[in-house]
Amino acid sequence: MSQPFYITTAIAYPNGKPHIGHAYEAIATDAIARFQRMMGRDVRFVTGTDEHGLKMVQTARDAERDTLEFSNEMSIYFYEMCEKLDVSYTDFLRTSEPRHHDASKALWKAMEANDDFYLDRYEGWYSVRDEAFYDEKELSGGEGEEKLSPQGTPVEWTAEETWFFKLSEYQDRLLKHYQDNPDFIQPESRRNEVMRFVEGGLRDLSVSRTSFDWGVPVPGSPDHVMYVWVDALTTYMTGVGYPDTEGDYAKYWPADVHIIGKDIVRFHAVYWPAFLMSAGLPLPKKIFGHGFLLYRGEKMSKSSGNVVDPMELAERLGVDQLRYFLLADIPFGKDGSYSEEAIITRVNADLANSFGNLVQRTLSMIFKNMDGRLALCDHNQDDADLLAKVNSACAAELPRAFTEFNFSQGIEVWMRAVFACNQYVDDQAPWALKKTDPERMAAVLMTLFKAIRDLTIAIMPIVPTSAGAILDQLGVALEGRDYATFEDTDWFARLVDSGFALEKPKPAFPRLELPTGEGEEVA
RNA sequence: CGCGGGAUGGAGCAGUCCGGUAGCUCGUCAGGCUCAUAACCUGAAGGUCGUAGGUUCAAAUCCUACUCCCGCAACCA
Repeated sequence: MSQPFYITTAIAYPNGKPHIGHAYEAIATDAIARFQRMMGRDVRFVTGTDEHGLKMVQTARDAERDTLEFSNEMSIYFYEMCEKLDVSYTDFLRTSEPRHHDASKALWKAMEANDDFYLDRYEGWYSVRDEAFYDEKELSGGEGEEKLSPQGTPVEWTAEETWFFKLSEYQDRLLKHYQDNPDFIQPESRRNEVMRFVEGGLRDLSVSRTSFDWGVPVPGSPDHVMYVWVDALTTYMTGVGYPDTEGDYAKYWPADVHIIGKDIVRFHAVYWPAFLMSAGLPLPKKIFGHGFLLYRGEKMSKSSGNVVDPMELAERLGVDQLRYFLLADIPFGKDGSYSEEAIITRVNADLANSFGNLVQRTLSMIFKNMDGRLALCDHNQDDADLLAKVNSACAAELPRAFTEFNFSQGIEVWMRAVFACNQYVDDQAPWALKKTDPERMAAVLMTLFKAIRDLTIAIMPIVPTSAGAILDQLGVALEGRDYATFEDTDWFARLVDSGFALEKPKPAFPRLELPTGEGEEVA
């Protein structure tokens, strides 16, 4: 039985359609999931939508829609995004589902049993119009005594009765956990931020609301719904069957990693472990906070009109192309900048010109000069050197980087191997050998065939569809498409024996054209 | 003295922890090849590594001060 691996994305808040940031997180998480699967792990991959909270109520009301109906519609966009982007989740979970309410209530009761809740008044400046509390510092003075929220609405001092969680009592245990588990929060910079924050002292957390009823009801307090983060975080356990602690939960919990945006690291690295400690449950092994995407170096915002629809981008440039760019161009964990030109440049250089063209020129020569037939050949030192280099990149260096979520680093190693292959083609000049030494030509082409097979399998987690299409052309069996196959020294001989012959090759990564007028705007 | 990240050839980045010929991709220029997706290969030009001091035989790398840019600042996904 293979070792389980449980990974999650943050569940998205569907008060708007998915933007490229959601796509980035889903794609990165998917790449890890696919990679781990190819490493032989039994992967559970949960994603979904976080539908509760005041903001959903407000957004739905502004659109004159019923909250649940609105939520149903919006969730579909996120579901469709995952489908469209080849995100290989095993469960798409919505927080409005009954199984999730059950899990949230069970977690609440477990925390309650530990005596970690108390009822108190939550006081603050409240805007009736916004239905939100604001901090004193956020307010601006209006006319006379009047105070205004950042939205310019009037606020008044209001008190609401809510349940509080004794977060303050978990400070020491949290800090100890961070110290004992240096990899718990990644990357390093995020870990430092969190530790600094917790060292500064923790306040108890208000974890229920009475001002609206869109959420999970608090057990025993029918007037209260849970604060949205309490139930949102519980999703990760709902996804493996909690509160049933047999079955999937026993197998997959605690999660190997939660992939989240850097903005919500605090909720995952402070509140979530504290909730679990309170409930007496095991903590996730790792929290990874990825960076944000900037459009041409600028923060995305609706007001600046630079919010790009990831579906439209994928439609126009290609799903694998988008996936490749996001993972190759941005060191995972850091912020990254993107633009259509940047994507096109990168994809054309790496996938079309270097790798795609390598495949095309090689397969074309085999197809034309050897009738598409493969053959066992004697290899010289040049051939062995190239294959050793490719194998080291694909079987050792790239997996090492991907294990650490260093996609850009792993892809860089992979590209170097691709360059080496193109260099080898030019050095060996098989088109010249065709006339002088056909046997040697065959040896060169077979060497390249083997190298391409390794390169294609290695990059599969990033560009699954295109890589699959290449492997189909190569006649590589479906069951051999994983990292264990690099141990298999016999695959080529078996393929030759099977009598497989290549069809006329089809380009796997066509060049992308820069739309006219694009990139010429005034800076 | 709120916290953190960043400043390296035209562009984007690595290198900074553990000082010692400044590296990669894109772009530009020159040459080669013609199997291939106007692709591929080779070579070249181009940087006083934000500023000013300091430590050292030697600093992008360590120390000090400063400038500029970008996030976050507690219940806001």
